Amino acid sequence: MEETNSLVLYGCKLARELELSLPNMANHPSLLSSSCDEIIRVFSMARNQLNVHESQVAEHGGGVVQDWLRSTQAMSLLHTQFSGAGHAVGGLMQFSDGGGEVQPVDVADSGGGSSSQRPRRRKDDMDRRTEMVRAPRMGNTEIPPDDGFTWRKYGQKEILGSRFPRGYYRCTHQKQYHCPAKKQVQRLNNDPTTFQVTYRGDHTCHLSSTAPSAPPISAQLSPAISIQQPTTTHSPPPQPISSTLGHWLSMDIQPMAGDSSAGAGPSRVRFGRDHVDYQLPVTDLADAMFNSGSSSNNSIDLIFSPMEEKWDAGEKKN
DNA sequence: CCGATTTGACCCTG
DNA sequence: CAGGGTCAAATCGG
Repeated sequence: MEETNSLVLYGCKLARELELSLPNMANHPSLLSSSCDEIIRVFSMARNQLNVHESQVAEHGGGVVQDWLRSTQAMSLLHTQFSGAGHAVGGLMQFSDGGGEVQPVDVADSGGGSSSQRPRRRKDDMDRRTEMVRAPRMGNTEIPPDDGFTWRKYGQKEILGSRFPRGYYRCTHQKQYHCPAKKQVQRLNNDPTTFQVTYRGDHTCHLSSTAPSAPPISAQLSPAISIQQPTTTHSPPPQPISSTLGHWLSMDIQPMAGDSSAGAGPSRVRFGRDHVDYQLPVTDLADAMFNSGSSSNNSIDLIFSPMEEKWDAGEKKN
């Protein structure tokens, strides 16, 4: 356990260093990429160890590990990492062992479901990817962050040991396109501003040439940059993207140059010219979209208005 | 009217 | 049997 802590702390340290050197890295994507790889590798190792630990202690308090991760040291450290320059807004925390790509982390295989719950596996259990999505400073923190897909809520349930109910969502196009994608949204006990979003199954709706969904860059890579689709407004231009899907899936988070039109997705505002500063405005942008509910008419106003106004607007229901 | 959300009941798994 | 996950009727809202 001590070793795991050290790993996590080391990972945080690396992330910190990366953060500090971000300005210098701006013109060296490959350097940045390798740094990210290293961080991912460290956290991945830590996670593997946690998995071992957790399976060992699952019977008596296996949730301790996750609790630790969610609060105390780890949380404050992570907050430090992800809130640099006061830009934690709508920030995203992802931990993954993906080979260099930023990918959602799979925590379901740890042998234990949510903290303090016994392991549970359904027969038809699909692949699960869990992401931590922060939604601070939002007018309405009840609203789970938009990740670019259109979801339909089909259930909500009080979960033992959780202060907040878990919401169950499925792809709006499940019927039309037999899209199996689902997600569960749960607010963390000790950090109500953070949503634990568990994705199950992949979106197939965007694979259809007639499907309304844009390529899943957001869900696959980062909800924080999923600004292209207000939750209930859809029907971007359909597109046959079977060949481009791989591109979307494997795409690094890179400078957005030319990206605003990539995939023929819905129009996207392009911020900045490098990957250093694109995310921060974008996260604000995402907030604006969240706050604006499903109406996209006033998004621009929200986006370009002072934050306070955005929050005020966010309080209103659109 | 139609689609989304809510919510209690039911199902399934461990 | 407990508890997570899903269904489906009722309700809401544009």
